[in-house]
Amino acid sequence: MKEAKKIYTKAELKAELEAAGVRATVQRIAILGFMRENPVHPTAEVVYDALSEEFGSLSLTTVYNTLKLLVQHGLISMLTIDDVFRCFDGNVAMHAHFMCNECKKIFDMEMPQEVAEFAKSMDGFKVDEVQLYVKGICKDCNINKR
Amino acid sequence: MKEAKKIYTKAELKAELEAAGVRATVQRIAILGFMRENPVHPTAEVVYDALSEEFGSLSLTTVYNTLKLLVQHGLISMLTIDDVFRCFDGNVAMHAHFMCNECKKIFDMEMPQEVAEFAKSMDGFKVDEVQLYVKGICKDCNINKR
DNA sequence: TTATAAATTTGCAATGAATTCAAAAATGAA
DNA sequence: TTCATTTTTGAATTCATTGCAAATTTATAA
Repeated sequence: MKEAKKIYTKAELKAELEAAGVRATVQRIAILGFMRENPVHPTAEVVYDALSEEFGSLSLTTVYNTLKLLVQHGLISMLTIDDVFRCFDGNVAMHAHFMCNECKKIFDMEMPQEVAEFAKSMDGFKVDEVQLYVKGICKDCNINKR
Repeated sequence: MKEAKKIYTKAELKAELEAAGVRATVQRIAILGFMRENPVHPTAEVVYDALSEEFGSLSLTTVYNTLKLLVQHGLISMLTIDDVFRCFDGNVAMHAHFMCNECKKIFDMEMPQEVAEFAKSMDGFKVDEVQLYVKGICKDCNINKR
């Protein structure tokens, strides 16, 4: 499940933010752009490090606030697969995640068909979000293990 | 998915700890006992509060250390469903969880059949753990919402 | 039992991810 | 432009979790 890196224009990102009812500032455009273009699962710190190079005055607080805002408006999602770091995902299509306990890398996986339906069948409970997390040792770490 | 509260004897808990290769101390027996008898999903702090009443000298550090130890030996499991609090589960049988975004309560649910099999089919990846987290609004909060 | 070594517990200090807050800057409307 | 509102910034703070060293407990041997 690997995807080509699509480049988003500022106008596209601006339109997306405004469609979600969020004012499009330079910082928000940059952060959403980073999340859309990089199929990784970064922490706020990683996003900050990546963007503050090309964006002198960016503040870590802004990154935290913006990521939270983007989650609230459904433009990105938040992962709690790691018990220490809060990660974010620019791909909001339903999918599962695998985290390697060795290298801590997070991989996208397909979500089993049944799970999506299962989530709807919870009588009386309103379902907003489904996360399937699998943890273990990834292919690379498994090979380099001896 | 609700279960009757079973009472565990100290001897049972001690046997369980030793079978897992863990020395059975009073603190460990008390903490494992609490986890086994209470079908909740407590944080270390909650376990500490519950046990320190009937157990004057218990330290919060011991609770943290013991919960980690019990997880490492497969006697309990750790949940990362909440992004702030690390929760633990005394029931290690495979099941899913629902967390209410309103009252923050965590409910046990059945794990869809397909997920268990799905986890095995990850070629090259070694799977140690599968967690299915569903979030939304629970029955009670849904009713009391107007 | 007593002595001794090893493992465990304790409590306080330290860590670090995430948040608060108030001042400065940017934005939008008139 | 001016004014009001929103956003950003960065330093200070919070708080869950961990590190550490001293005190205690436990297991074993003599």
